[in-house]
Amino acid sequence: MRLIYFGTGTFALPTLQSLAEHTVLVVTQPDRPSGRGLRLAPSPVKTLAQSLELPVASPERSRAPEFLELLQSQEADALVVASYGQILSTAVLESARCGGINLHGSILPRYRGAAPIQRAILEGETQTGITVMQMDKGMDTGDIISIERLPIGADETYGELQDRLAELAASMALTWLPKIVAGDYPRTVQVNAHMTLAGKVEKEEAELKWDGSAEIEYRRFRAFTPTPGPFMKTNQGLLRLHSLRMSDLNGAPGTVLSVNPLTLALDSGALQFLELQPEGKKRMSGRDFANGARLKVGMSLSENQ
RNA sequence: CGCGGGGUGGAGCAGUCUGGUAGCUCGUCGGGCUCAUAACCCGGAGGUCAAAGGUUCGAAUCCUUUCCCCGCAC
Repeated sequence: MRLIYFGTGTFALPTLQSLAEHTVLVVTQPDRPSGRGLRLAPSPVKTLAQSLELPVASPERSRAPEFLELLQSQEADALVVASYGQILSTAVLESARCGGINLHGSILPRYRGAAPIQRAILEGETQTGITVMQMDKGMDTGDIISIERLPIGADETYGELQDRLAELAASMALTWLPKIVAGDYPRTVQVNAHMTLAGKVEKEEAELKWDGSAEIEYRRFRAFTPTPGPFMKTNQGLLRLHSLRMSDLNGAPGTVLSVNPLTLALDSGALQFLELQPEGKKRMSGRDFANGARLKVGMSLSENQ
C-alpha cells in the first residue's frame, strides 16, 4: 500500500503513527509563527513525521500545479486525511487511485466541519464517534465507509475526548485502508436532511459568563479545554480556567459560596474552580488563588462589583 | 527585537512609588477543646526577599546587568 497522509493537528498523530510504514509522503500545513516571540513553529504532524523519517511537504496552497505534480508522481493508492486544515480540490483527490479517505471526529452527517468534537460537547451530546469516509468535493459530504461510536464522559474535556477519538481513528484506519485499497468496502450515501454543521471555534466562545447557567457554562469549559482555553473576566482580572466541576450550591451570580473548594455562583447553579490561572501567573489551585486574593465567602468576583 | 505581568519561609500573596532590623491567609509541627471534624483556641519551627554589581550610615525597596516563570496577540 502506498499512502499519502494529510494532517496537521494532534488528532492526526495516532493515525500517522499506525500507517507510517505505508506512508510515502506526509503533507501538513507550513510552519507558522507562534508562541511568545513569534518564532516559526512546525505542526505536530510535521514533528512526528520527521522523527519517523518520512518525507514532508508543506504547500501554502494544496491546489498549486507544482504540488499536484508531486502528488501524481507518487502514484499513491489513497490519500488519508485527518485534521489537515485545507479544503482539497477534486484534482488533488483524484491524484491517488482510490481518492481521499477522511477520518472525521463525529457521527456523520452530524457535525460536519472544522470543530466536530468541540461542538458535540458544547451541545451536550452524550456520544460521538469516528466516521471513515470517501471524500468528495463537498465539506464532509462524501460516502460513509464505517462509523464507530464512543460515549462522552460527563466531565470529559475536548482534549481528553480527542485523544480517545484519535486512537479510535488510528485503529479504524488500520482496519479499513487495506480493504479500501483492495476495493472491498461498503459505501453509504449520507442523509443530508440529518446533517448539522460544526463551525470553527472562535476564542470569544471560550469565555464563561456569570449570567450563564452552570450546566451550559460547564459544557463550554469542557468543549474548549485545553484549546483555545476557557477563561472568565473577574474583578481580580482575567482568569484562565484549567479544572472545574459542577457544584450543588446556589447564590447570586459571581458570589463566593465556598473557599475550599473555591465555589462561585453563576446565574443558575454554581461551579467549583479547582485549578485556574490568573494573567501572568502560574496555574494554581482555586484554594491558593482564594488565599492570595483574600477571598471570603459572600464576596463577589463579578466584574462590576 | 510583537505587547504585558511576575520571581519575598512549603503554597498563594502584601510590602517596593514616599530606603531604616520582613507581614497576611493557608499548610506544617506541638498542645488544648470536642462524641467527632476538613471546625475552633493556644503556641512553635521555617525566609541567601531570583542572581551579580553599584549608590547609601543603612537596600526586599533606588540604579545597572544577567537568569528564570507566565498571560495576551499570532
